[in-house]
Amino acid sequence: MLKLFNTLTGRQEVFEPIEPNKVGMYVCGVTVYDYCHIGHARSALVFDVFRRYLESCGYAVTFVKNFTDVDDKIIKRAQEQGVSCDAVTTKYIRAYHEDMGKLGIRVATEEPKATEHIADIIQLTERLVAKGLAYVVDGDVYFEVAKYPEYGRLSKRRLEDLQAGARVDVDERKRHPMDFALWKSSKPGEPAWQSPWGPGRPGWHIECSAMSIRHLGETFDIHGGGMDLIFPHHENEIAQSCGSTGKDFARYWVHNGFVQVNQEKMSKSLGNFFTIREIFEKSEWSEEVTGEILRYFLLSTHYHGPLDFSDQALKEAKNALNGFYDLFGRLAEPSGETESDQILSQAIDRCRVTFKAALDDDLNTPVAIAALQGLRSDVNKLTEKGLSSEGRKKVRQEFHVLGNVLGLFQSDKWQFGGPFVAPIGQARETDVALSVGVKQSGLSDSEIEDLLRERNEARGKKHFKRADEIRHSLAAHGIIIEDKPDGTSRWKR
RNA sequence: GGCGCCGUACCCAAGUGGUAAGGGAGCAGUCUGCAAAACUGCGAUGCAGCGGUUCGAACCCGCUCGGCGCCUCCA
Repeated sequence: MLKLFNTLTGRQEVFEPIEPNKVGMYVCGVTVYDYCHIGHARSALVFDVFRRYLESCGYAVTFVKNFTDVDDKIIKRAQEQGVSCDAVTTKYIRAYHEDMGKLGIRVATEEPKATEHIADIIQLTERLVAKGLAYVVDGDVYFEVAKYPEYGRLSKRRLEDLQAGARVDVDERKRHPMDFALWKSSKPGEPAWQSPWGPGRPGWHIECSAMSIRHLGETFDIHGGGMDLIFPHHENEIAQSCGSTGKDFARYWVHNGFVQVNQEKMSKSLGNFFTIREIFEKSEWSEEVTGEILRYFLLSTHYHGPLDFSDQALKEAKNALNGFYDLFGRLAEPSGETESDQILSQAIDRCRVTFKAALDDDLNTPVAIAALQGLRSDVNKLTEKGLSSEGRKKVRQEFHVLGNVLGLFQSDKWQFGGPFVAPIGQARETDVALSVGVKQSGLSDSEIEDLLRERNEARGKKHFKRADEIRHSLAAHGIIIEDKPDGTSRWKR
């Protein structure tokens, strides 16, 4: 039974979908005027895991994530670069998919764009004007917050408090400083659509109301996004949507915490952000490995709390992951021993139970990961005592299935650290795996394997001095050799 | 000024009334030609500090100190 922390009520609540076995979930995506940073990645990843977990619980999930593709910042960026807004948004939508794809974040069921929903936006705005909740001034349309008594419910703010703190220039034409634009008349050269109030473009908040209602209906289950969207964005969405439809809007509001750097929020204005592609470019690990490191790192803290980004944190994630992949490597090796086979399923069951309980508890991914660590520890002991090939395969499959919810352990090419080296003279069966887990620079795989062959020949002749020379020279390149009892070796970086 | 969050071992991080999960790093040992991996053992009598409530508190209440977020575009 899944429990969620609902920002609307400030409490953890049992999740009950409107329709049994179905979930409609809307998450605010990004404004596409620049590359995404690791904070965007966290938000995207958290809701990707929400979606995966709901699916693994048997729900049919309709997951909608929008792109804001009309906005002041986009217009500004297009003017700076002397290109069309369309060129800007196309470029960064593609970049979004590239970056998030590297993190294993799945494409949503629907990924609507604001510009594809202008008719819906106009219709929604018209209804608000007709109901007297919005007013028109010189081609602009504003939502009148004073007409909506529930305003402030989500963010737990009162209009009076907001007024006291407001330090923005107040548009004299607005009836209340907190009134916000549903529709903006356009200046020459800006993107514009025809509307009952003249040519213009949508305000920021209305698009999400329009798109969520269009794709999920007037009332739906879950609405998510970063904590910084609670006010004013989500507050305004609620006001517009409920004001217009007279019905409840989203029932559960879920917000993820920030990625920080040195205890401070990562943000563009502070200049302390790292883009996703920058991290991949700087990584000494392959793309696949880097993606999994980031995923592990981002899920190692509960989604609601802050998360401090640092090189050390990534290094720790890599080390933790090494433990799993070292085990997977051993699980791929054949074994005729069966001592532990009978108690294997107990260990697996134990892990399943704690894993599910953790995610049921408001998607507690750190505890879920701890459950997987527990299984790793158990299986290490079992393999030591003797686990058959079948048992090894079974438990690797279990890691695959459970890991899938978090997007971890999905590579069938198990060599996270490096490829397995076949005994001398035997065919190299593992060539398919060579691209995995390899640092982006350094010795090539064939160079390493040649040296390893030479070393194993030396070892066979008890020429340990030469063998150690090779070990040390490979170590200088960051290559670690593991000798197995049968005289063969494997290596990793 | 208003609203809210956080402070748990060297680092990361769960736990929100019943006596401190898990990971990383470190140290010692077993194994190993060496090494790595794995295994075994060690590590907070205490959860920012001080009071209070309770049979019992990291968890509840109050105060203090320190850090942060939102109120303005922001994942």
